[in-house]
Amino acid sequence: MSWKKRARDGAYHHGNLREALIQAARELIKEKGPAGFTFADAARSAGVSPAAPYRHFRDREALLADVAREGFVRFEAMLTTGWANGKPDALTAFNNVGRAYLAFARAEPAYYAAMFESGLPPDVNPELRAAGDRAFAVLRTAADGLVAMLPAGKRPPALMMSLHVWSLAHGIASLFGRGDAGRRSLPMSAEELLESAMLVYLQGLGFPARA
Amino acid sequence: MSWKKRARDGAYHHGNLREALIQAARELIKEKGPAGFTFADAARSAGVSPAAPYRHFRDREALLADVAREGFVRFEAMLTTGWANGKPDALTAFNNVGRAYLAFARAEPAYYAAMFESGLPPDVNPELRAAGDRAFAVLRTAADGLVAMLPAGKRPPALMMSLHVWSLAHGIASLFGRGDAGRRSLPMSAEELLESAMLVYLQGLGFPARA
DNA sequence: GCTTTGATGTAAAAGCCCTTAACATGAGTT
DNA sequence: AACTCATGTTAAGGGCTTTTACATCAAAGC
Repeated sequence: MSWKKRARDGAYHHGNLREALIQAARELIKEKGPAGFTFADAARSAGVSPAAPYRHFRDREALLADVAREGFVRFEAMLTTGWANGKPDALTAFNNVGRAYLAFARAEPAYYAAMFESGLPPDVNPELRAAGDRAFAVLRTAADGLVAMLPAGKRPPALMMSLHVWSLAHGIASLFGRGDAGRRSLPMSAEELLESAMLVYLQGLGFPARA
Repeated sequence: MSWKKRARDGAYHHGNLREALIQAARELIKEKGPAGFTFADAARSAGVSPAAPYRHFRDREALLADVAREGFVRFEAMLTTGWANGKPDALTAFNNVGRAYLAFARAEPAYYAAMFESGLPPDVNPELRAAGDRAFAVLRTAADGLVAMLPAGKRPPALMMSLHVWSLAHGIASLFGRGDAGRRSLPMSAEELLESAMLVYLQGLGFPARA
């Protein structure tokens, strides 16, 4: 209820339709997945006619892209918090980035689905791509900070390393890390799975087995 | 063109509608993604009326599930070929399983999308889940074969290991390994990315750095 | 204060898809 | 030859998408 303007009963103009539609879309995606999400449904949720959303979004896909873009912004913030400028130490902070990745997927399945599973062509929307790139940059920065721990001769390429970890975290989140009905059941949590994989991976790169 | 019966021109009955619909669905999913796929479109491709598919599939989702199930069967076969009973040696064969994983995702994006990105609830369809489980079992078997290389005291849990590798391969395939327009551009191929990650990971587990 | 104007809604309509129900066809069986 | 069942078709209801023409209202300028 922190809207700038509230929708008054019976008001001809909504006041915040754009934001209301994004919120409605999130809710619908959480319930029925990005495929089940419907433009008309979002309009209904916001209490406006089916044509009203077209004043704010070119089409259904544009709304989805906006949800995804907003998701990437929050995602970036969450990863940044996890990294915490490499505090208390690079190794711990790097693992916290991984935890933040899974925590986001679990806490915000609607954003995550819009970001990674909506089938949006990323090239079409430069802002969407830019937001995604900024989120990845956090991972890249964290990898840079971590490799700096190693002696100069033994440093792996940080870009490669961040791509490895991103893929791993995304794979775990996609396959097992969903809030609702995780796609498959497991003998361990997604978080434990990621932590153990990172432990092995980092050991393979020559990092000490935990500070 | 290896149909048992061919659809004759003007024939009232198609002769192979079920298979024709699955093929049409694959084609449509390849072109427009699992979301863009339409029951009516599949019917059109097969040259029948929009209601005809309902004689073979309960609804659109059931057709999608069948595509996914068939995909898992082929996927399992491809992984099994990659593993090749652990020949010439377990380490090489294990890496071949990873290559087969990405090769499948690249060669059969429609199957892969139906299997992993269609938003199908796996619980609903026991056959679908079973087919998926059999495919994963190949990875599990390969991991068993690989850990047997290590001395008895240093063997990691094979289940955990197979989950790690599955997640990694799936993450790479989802993010970068698409036939058409890989979601994002990379300084290296998906295959190189997986190979390098597996190398590091296996090194972390104590495997020798290549036979 | 009053008018103009642009943003933001609504209503109506065309087109497509999904799904069901009633009917048609034809291949195999008796 | 008649029956029967699987497999098609047509017709129809209902929903979603998107466009077009019209309605409402708030803010700016006179």
